[in-house]
Amino acid sequence: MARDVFALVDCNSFYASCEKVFNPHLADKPVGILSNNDGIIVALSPELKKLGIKRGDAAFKIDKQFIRKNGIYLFSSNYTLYGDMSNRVMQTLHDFTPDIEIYSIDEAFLSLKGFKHLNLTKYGRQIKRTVYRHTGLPVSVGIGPTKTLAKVANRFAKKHPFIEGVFDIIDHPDKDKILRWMEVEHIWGVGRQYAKMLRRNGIENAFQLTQAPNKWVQNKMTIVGLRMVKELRGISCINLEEDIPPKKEIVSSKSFGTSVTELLDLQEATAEYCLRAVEKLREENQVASQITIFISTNRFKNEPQYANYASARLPLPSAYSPDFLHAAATIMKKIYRPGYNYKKSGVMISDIIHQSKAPLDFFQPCYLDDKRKVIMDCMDEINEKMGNHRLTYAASGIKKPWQMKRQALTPSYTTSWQHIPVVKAI
DNA sequence: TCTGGGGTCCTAGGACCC
DNA sequence: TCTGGGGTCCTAGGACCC
Repeated sequence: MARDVFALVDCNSFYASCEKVFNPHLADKPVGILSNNDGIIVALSPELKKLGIKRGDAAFKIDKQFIRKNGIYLFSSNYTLYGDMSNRVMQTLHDFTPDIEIYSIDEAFLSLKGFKHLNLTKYGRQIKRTVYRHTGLPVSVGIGPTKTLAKVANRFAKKHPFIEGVFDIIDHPDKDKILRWMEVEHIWGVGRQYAKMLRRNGIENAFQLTQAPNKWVQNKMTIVGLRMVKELRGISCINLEEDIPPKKEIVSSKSFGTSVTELLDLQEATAEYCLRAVEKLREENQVASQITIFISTNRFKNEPQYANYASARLPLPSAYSPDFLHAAATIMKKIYRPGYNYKKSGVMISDIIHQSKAPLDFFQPCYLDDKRKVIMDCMDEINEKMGNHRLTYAASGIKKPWQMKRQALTPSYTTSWQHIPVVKAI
C-alpha cells in the first residue's frame, strides 16, 4: 500500500486578508477583525500581530490613541464575504486533487497520495500561486505523511519567511530538528490544559512527546492524544474525511448588543436564534426532536449572576419552525427569573436524524406529510431569493433592543449587487 | 458603554435491568 | 454478621478544534 501524503493548505490571516483583497490600500496596514458585537479581536493581519495585539483581546481595551498612532483598521466580521471567499479558495483547490477535506472556513487537507512522482514542494508552490491568482488570498502549504505532520509543516512554513510559504517535511533530512522546534502548545490536538500538563512533566516540544510511552500518553490524554502522538511519529491514523458528516447538534446563540431584563425580550431574541437553528436543520434535510434553551447574565460584570438551561422534547421529529418557537417560549418562561440583567441566550437543537428516517405516527401527521413542510420550503425559497430574513415570524420581535452591534461592517463585495465594487475610468 | 460563536469526541459515573 | 455482578444506556463535564 502506498504511503499517505497530505497537504494542509491554510489561508494566512484569512478574515483580515479577505478585507485587504477589496481594499488594496490596506495591503501593508495593521488590520483586525472583530467578533459579534464588535467584542474581541478574532483575526489579525501580520502587521497587527507585530504591534503586540493578540487574538482574543477585548476591542474596547485597545487604547484609542494607540489605534490612531499606528494606523490600525478594525472591522466588524463580515461572514457573508468570508464564506464566499472560502468557497472560491476551495473550488480552486479541487482542481489540484479530487481528494480534499474542507476542514474549516480557511483550511483544507488534500491527499497527494498518487502524486509522489512529482516534486511536491513545486506542486505546493503551484497551488499557492494559483489560489492567489484566483482569489487574491495568500496561503501556506504544509506537506507531510500524516495530517498532524502536515500541520507541523504548515506552521514551519508560516514561521520561516525564507521558505516562502510551502514546506514538505517528508524528505527533510532532519525531521527531529523540526519536531524539536515545535513547542507542545502549537501541536494540533494539544490545547491549554494538555500543554500545561505536558510541561509539568518535562515535555516541551513535539520531539519529546514522540518519545513518551504509549501507555502514559493514553492515560493522560485519552486515545485521541495517543493517535496524535502516533501521527507525530509518522504513522497515519487520521483519515481524510471527504464527505461532510451530518450535524449531531446545532447551536445558535449570541450575546445581546445591550443587556435585557424582560421575559418578552429574552423570548424574542431567543426566537430569532431558534429560527436560524431550525433553518440550518432544514438546509441539511434533517429533523430533530430535542430543544434546549440557555440564558445567562454578563459574567464580566460585578452584579448578581444567574445562568440556567432546560430542554423539551417534541412529540415527533420536526423541522417546522413554529414547533420549536413554541417549545422555546415555554422553556424560557420556566427558566426566566426577574431581576437580572441578561446578556446572552441560546438554542441548541439535538437528537437530529435525516428526514427520510423520521418515524411515522399512526395518529398524527408527521412533518414531511403535511402542509408544514410545504410552508417551510416556500419560506426558505423566498428568503434565499429576496435576501436574508425578509420573511420571518413576529415571535422574533420588531424593535429588537438586544440586536448585536456591528459598527464597522464592510460591504458584501461578492454576494450583493448593491455592494459590488465599482471600477472607475479616469 | 464595550469581553464571540459553533462544533466534536471521550470518559466517568449513575440509573436501571436481569 | 452477612449485603452480587455484569451489561447497557444516558448525561455531564472536560478536553479539543476553528
